[in-house]
Amino acid sequence: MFGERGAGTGERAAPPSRSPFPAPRSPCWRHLRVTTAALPRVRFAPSPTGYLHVGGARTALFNWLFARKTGGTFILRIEDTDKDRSTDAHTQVILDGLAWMGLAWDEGPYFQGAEGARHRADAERLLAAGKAYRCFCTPDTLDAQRRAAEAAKSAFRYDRRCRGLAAGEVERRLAAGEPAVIRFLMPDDEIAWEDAVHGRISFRGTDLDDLVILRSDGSPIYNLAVVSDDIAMRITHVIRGDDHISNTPKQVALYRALGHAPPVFAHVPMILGADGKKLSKRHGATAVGDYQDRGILPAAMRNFLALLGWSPGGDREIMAEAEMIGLFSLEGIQKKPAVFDTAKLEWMNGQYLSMLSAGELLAPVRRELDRLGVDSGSRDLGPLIEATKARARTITHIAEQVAVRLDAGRVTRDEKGEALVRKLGEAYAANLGLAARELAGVPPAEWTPDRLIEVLKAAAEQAGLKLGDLLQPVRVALTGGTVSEPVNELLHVVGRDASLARLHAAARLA
RNA sequence: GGCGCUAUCGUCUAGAGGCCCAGGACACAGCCCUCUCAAGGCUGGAACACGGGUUCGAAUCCCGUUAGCGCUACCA
Repeated sequence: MFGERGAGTGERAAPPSRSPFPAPRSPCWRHLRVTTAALPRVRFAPSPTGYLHVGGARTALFNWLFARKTGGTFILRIEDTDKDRSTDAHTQVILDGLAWMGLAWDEGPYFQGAEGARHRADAERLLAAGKAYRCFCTPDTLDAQRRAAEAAKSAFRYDRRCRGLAAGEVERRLAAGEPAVIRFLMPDDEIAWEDAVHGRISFRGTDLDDLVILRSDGSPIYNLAVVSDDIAMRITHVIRGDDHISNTPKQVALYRALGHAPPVFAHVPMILGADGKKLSKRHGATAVGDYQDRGILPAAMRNFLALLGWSPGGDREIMAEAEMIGLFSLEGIQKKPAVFDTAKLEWMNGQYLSMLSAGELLAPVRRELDRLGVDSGSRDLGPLIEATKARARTITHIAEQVAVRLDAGRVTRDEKGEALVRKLGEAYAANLGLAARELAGVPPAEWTPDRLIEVLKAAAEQAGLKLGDLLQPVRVALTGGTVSEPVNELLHVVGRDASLARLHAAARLA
């Protein structure tokens, strides 16, 4: 009936997945057995037209949390019906982002683009039942009408001029090759549903348009594809962003026309930038990959995102995965949009950092060092991480500090460092010289934090110096900055020879 | 323009008629600790958008106003 030229309807192979999850047992959801009918089935359905946005990640998280809480199934479906903008690379980024967040899906990924035949069949079923009709109006005429309506400051609704076309004329124009879409005949009734987060929401059918459900090339439009797929996948709860609220009445109408009960809808609030506008590129990092690169831990990201728009009630903030699952409920989801606060994310990341041992941080820090181009060689990074993690809020921050301790070439004096050198004047080099002399007298075997602080304190006392005036220059000489772990630990971690070398070099330069 | 959603400290939120002249967290300021910073402890400033109802009593219920946001495609 429709030509095979619908480019978006061909089967498409899943891109090679580097995700740690097992491949789906069944290549197509049509073959799934009805064995868990009573348990919830939820899905995350991103379109691979960009990176995994934090808003999308949070939607995925809520779906995942809900599935884990209820013993239900979390399904991943890639909505790639917009073939112009969808790419396999984007799909892979989404898969990787989900895997990084630790959100394992139970089924999928399924590809919407592979289901074109069913979408078309559903559209034609509606057509046959008189619940949809063919429309020959061209995009150009429609555009003109829309613009006219806009200019007249009135609402545009398709005027249904093709609805009354005689069957014969439709056949004739189709046979002549005239392009036609299929439009859904929107009923006039009230359309309402009990939203799990907002309560009852209702629309009047008369305010809704006769939406196109099948393009002239035979490919489905979003609202049809979603409903068709959600029915086929037996989705019980649709948890998605608030921006879909106005799509929901259209979809509910489609469910009714298709003879299926709609699922439970739960519309979660948007995530905004600091200026109260929808989070977007100009707010800086919006992709989960950006946060991965910034050295945010997956667990912290998960915890932070969970608390954006959801609250377990009471004062709970830091929650282990199991607690979060146990506490999760749709009722706890907020109605109003939430502003993404990077400062709080970093604070939370710091909390997670402090809960992890140096050993557990080894792999991510090494990865970050590689990224920074630091050759950590065979050095035992444990003590270095231990020394720096208390003051760091991100993995990246730890790696930078480890790098400074590892490689004298990474030492650059920051503003505060410069200020200290200026303030001390000649005393800077003099005090460094004193420290270097005293420290040089400590044999390698005694180069321990305890011994070092003893020596330094004695030296300061003997010279009549405030301890800080002796130690701060050492700190600046070793790290370039005025902030670090206690100086004796810093000396220990940098090592005797390297420390002495840095001290001498700094004293000469000053 | 139409339709819809939303409204508690700067931010994330607790609060489901009296427990609230509103609690916690981030951020901010001060103090303690201290060689610096972080952490930790203590302290402080900081909010129920506005106007009407309902009620003995409202942040909580109802109505209106205002503001913000979303949708209004042969995008998803």
